[in-house]
Amino acid sequence: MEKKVKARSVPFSQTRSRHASETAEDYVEAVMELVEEKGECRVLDLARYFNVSHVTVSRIVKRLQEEDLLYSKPYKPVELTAKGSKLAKRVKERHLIVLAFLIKLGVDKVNADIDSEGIEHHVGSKTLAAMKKFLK
Amino acid sequence: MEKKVKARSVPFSQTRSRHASETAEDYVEAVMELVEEKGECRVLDLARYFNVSHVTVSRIVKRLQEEDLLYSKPYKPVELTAKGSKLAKRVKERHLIVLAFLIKLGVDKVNADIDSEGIEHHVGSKTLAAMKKFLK
DNA sequence: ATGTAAATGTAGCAATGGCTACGGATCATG
DNA sequence: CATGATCCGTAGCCATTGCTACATTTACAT
Repeated sequence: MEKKVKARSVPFSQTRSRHASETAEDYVEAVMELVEEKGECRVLDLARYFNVSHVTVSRIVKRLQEEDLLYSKPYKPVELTAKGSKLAKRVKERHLIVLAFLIKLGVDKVNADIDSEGIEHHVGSKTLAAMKKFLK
Repeated sequence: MEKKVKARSVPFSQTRSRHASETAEDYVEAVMELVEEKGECRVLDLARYFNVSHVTVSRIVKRLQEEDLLYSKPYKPVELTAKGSKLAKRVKERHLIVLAFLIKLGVDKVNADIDSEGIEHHVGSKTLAAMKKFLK
């Protein structure tokens, strides 16, 4: 098989950073949605959105600020930076394509909603292109 | 005070346990593959397979033993329990379906390999059925 | 039989993402 | 403008998954 023995380029990169990226994608997407829906996005909005405590949100928002994806001052709404906004748009578009794809494939809306949220993070550009083509 | 917003059924259930389940799925699948390929599966085989240190593997194997998915004695090969074997078969079948699906969709093998490994964990039974149907 | 190399285990640190508890900030409303 | 409700930050705990460094066991060759 092909996946044995590999020299890793980076000493740590695996699951942990992959999950961190997914979190970033989820958060910028959520912020964009919540801002569109309610005009602003508060920490508690995110906490309700993800069903986690405000503490968890608060810590993640802080990290994403350091990554220049979000911007916020204490006790103020959370906003997308230019970088975050760009990412959010890409993520949302990809999400919508995956969702539409699953529905066209014959999956009911409820399950398409659930699965698309998990799947979207793992859809590379080639797979995304194939899904787009299928949709046409 | 009661919680107002949404009653979460389980106080912690989110990302952490989801990731733990994915790890379990990945490991039982890997053990099954490695046993088929080499006759036995050692900690270091898994470490090479996942490109992580043997320490990480060793700890996860210990946890999965407590979950009755794997079995091993110190310095001995890792084996699947009956429960682990059953899970591995399901996971592998799902993985192969997702992979075949992506290829039939027009994704090249390299990208289909990569994406299927991420996607498989998020394919529910309905989506899996739709993929199977598409393959026919 | 012994000794060395390879394989595992253990100790202990970091990052991420869960939580509760507590306290400070902000905002409506009277 | 005062005050209670709500929002948010901080402290501090746990679990998971990375790591390096070091200790131990196993296996093989001489």
